[in-house]
Amino acid sequence: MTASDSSRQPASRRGGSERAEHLAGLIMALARREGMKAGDRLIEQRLADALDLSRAPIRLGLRALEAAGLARGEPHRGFVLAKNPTSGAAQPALAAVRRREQVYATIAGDVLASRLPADVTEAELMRRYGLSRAELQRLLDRIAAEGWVARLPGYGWRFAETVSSPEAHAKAMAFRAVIEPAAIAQPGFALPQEVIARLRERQQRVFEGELEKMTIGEVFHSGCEFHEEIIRGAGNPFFLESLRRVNSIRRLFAYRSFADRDGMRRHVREHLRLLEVLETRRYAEAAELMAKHLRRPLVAGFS
Amino acid sequence: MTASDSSRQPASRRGGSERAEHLAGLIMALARREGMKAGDRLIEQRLADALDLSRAPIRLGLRALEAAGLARGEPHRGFVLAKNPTSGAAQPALAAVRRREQVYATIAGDVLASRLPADVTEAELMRRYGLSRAELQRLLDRIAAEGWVARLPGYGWRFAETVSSPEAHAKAMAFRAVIEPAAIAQPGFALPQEVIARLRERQQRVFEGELEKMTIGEVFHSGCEFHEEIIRGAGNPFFLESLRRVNSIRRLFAYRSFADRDGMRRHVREHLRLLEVLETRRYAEAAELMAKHLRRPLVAGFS
DNA sequence: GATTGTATATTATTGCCTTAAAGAACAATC
DNA sequence: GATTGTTCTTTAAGGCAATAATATACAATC
Repeated sequence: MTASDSSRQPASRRGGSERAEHLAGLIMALARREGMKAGDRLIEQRLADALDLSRAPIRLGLRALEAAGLARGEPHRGFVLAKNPTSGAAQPALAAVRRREQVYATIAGDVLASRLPADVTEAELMRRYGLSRAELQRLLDRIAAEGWVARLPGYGWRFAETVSSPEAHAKAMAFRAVIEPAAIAQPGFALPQEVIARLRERQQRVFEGELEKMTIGEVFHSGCEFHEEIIRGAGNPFFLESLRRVNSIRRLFAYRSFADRDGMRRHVREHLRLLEVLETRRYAEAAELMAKHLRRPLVAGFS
Repeated sequence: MTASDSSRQPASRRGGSERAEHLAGLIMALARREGMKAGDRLIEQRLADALDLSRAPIRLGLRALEAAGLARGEPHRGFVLAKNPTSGAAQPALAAVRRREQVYATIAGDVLASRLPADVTEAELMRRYGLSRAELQRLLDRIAAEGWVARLPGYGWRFAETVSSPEAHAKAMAFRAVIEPAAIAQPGFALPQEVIARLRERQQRVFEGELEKMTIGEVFHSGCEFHEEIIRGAGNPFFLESLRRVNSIRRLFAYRSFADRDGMRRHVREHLRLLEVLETRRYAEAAELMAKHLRRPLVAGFS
């Protein structure tokens, strides 16, 4: 292992602080989700709250954005978006976030394709993916939190069968088809008017054109957010948590699905329809609709 | 923090290897679950497989058991249980496992009672519970895997509202009341005959007297195992996983519940009845029964 | 043929130290 | 009065060396 040491270097030495660029990407992705436009102010505290950070890292990100020409800053006046987050210019910043995900995606792919044994030692993974112990541990902790790997009592980790099974996708949908309608049908289910409004605004925006500019990952993310907001209405965190978990695993094979823009369009229309029914508090009907919605999955085929 | 350093010492220095005693406890607890009696052989590889370890740590545990007088070993003939695992003599070994859980239980209690803020730094927790960073990290990783704490993007961790809410227990049951019957009603649900037999054997044993000797923790554990085995029959790991998760959180407030032996007895009887219906493959009826079973919770009140 | 005994190789933990990252408080500015 | 600029404190990550724990392979025994 001594040979590979020289190929690694502290993150801070590589061009312009990797962390800052990552933060810049997070901010840009947020701006995109929020539908911000060029000229909008980027208020530090607001960003910090949204990303669960303090202002210090946010500033780093903002300065990196400025360096990339995506934001403009005036002394004592803060930063302003220089480009539309949906424009081509914003792509590199967003890609920086994705790059960080590379190893994660590789591992996910290897597990999905059963190129990795179910039980592996950390040492094996370090060798295989060229990671330091610290890097690997971060990764494993994250994956463990997502629920598709777990520490063994002795040495090593075990990947969940959940992921590698070929019918995993169908099973995930079957599970959702149970919990989501049931959540809506729970006594006490309620969705505040403003949540409905926000969801509608977002789905509307996607429906009216933004869809074409979105990556598969973003479409997927937006869909998850929609469903998670709705299930939250049951006021029962167990429903929300279990959906989150399923979604974090579904995301793994989302990469493999092809882009069926027409299907997505219909999908979003169904979301809008669902919101109408929810707005008038016809929850039984909404649950029914949700069940139907989930029975016709957006992402159909993958290798 | 320099002052407290001297008060801590490596685990291996304390009386007779803490790890070995822990392993002994694990073996004893397993023997208990399996309904083993004095005189039964303790086969190393079998234990190793059951506990997901290799033979090396198992031997440590066995030798610790021997030192405690709970097992007898002959050269080249392996170990044999010296006492019934349900007898009083076995208690200290089992307690060793529980002792290890102490900090965990304390934290759980503090979170449940909202004595801890939702967001905490590791440093704060280390100070509060007198743990080294490594110890704390292990603990946090485990709790994170159970899903009631998550790492924040910056420094610190956030406890899930799931746990601290006073209605958490009711919400957990509401969730179970959705997924468990639904799992049984899934097309393709099936429970192998031998699984049914094993479950029945175990519930029967509990019903016929063993109940009195069991701790609350064990009763709870046994119940979880029963339900998890059944939900596994759906062949959909998402159902199983989400139930596991709910159960690991339910366990937190199980400590607080009082022992209602009569209620437990009725509970176990319902389990047996459920098995009968499942055996004849009347799954719709079984789902119905399960729903009813879950609507009348075993653990009713806690402070 | 299954199980135990033993030796050896591999793997991971722990503590320590240095450095980077994040948070918090308050002043300055619009 | 909200927001940014600045400074200072706290917190945690990362790398390294020593040590403990686990796994593995094969021989010995029942």
